Amino acid sequence: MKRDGKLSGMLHVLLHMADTDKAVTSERLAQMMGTNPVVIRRVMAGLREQGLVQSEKGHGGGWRLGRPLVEVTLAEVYRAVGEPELFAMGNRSENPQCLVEQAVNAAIDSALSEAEALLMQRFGEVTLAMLAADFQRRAAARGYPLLKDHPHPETRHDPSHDL
Amino acid sequence: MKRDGKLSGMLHVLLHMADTDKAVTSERLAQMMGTNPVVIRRVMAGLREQGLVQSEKGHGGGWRLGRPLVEVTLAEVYRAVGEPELFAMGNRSENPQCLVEQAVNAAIDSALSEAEALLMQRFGEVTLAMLAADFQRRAAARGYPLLKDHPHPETRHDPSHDL
DNA sequence: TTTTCATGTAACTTTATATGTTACATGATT
DNA sequence: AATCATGTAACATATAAAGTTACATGAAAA
Repeated sequence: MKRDGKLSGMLHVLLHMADTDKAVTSERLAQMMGTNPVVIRRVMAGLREQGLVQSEKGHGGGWRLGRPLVEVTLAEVYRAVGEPELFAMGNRSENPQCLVEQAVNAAIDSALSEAEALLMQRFGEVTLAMLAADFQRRAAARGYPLLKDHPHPETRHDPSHDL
Repeated sequence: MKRDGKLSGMLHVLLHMADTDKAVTSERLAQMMGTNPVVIRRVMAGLREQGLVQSEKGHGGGWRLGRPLVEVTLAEVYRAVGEPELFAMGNRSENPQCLVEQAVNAAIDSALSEAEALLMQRFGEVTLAMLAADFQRRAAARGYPLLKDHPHPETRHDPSHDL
């Protein structure tokens, strides 16, 4: 299985959207992420349904944040992107007739469930505002102490991110 | 990504091997698992390297357990099958230049690391003997109270498991 | 009102990875 | 020497995520 990058990608996109008040097009977001605008629209559609972002068609259109960063947790974004499968390992078959396999499944499922609960709890404790603050710390550490005066271009170390 | 079933599959195989003192061929194990003998050999090779099983060529050959069930934990089997990736989600890129992506990766990795630690701890607490005991309970509950007198055929509810 | 820009979405293609298959070599037992 | 079983490389298939193409819809600008 390829690893799912929707949560990671959307968090990245949401934080970049917070840099500006203007609507950002799928085209620009796709350039930042090194992907295709259609992929952005496809995944952002889920965020829009949850009210995390808003979209506008036509000239000057694009995407805007629907809620302040401090109100959005990683868990909400995870749900908004469709709650993709968390684990890369699983049972060979659900509801097996074989009692041995039932016992094996129960043991693995129990451990996975605990891990999933912990993971979702952690995701629920982290807001986008915390990620933005961590970004600010990293930028300051890299020598951009006046970040608030230079909120955007100076923070682009990857050319593909230029807006 | 397809989900990895090597841990689940090998646990299943190991418990079935405990049913008998005789060597069990890859052919029989493959029939039980609904897979191919070469797949069995390929994955069992890892278990053999860790001493969890032994193999014998030629007539009467096949696979035998290398250690008592009580001494083997799920964590050991997981390691023996090559420590396959646990999570189906991940970062879009490791070592990104973008500080935003670095912050996102750090947050996700932190949560995943905690979940992984918990999962591995749980795997380390469960032995194959515990799974075998759970199997016995399930068999008894299904109306096989004299399981020890009828250790094998009566526990096969899936025809593909007949040895 | 026509052109342009941007989203919305279905259908299809590509890519990555786990699993399955074929073929043949090696070694042990009969 | 024939048979049985593992050992393993090479190749094929299946599945799911991501990427792409094509075209429709709606909004702003010319």
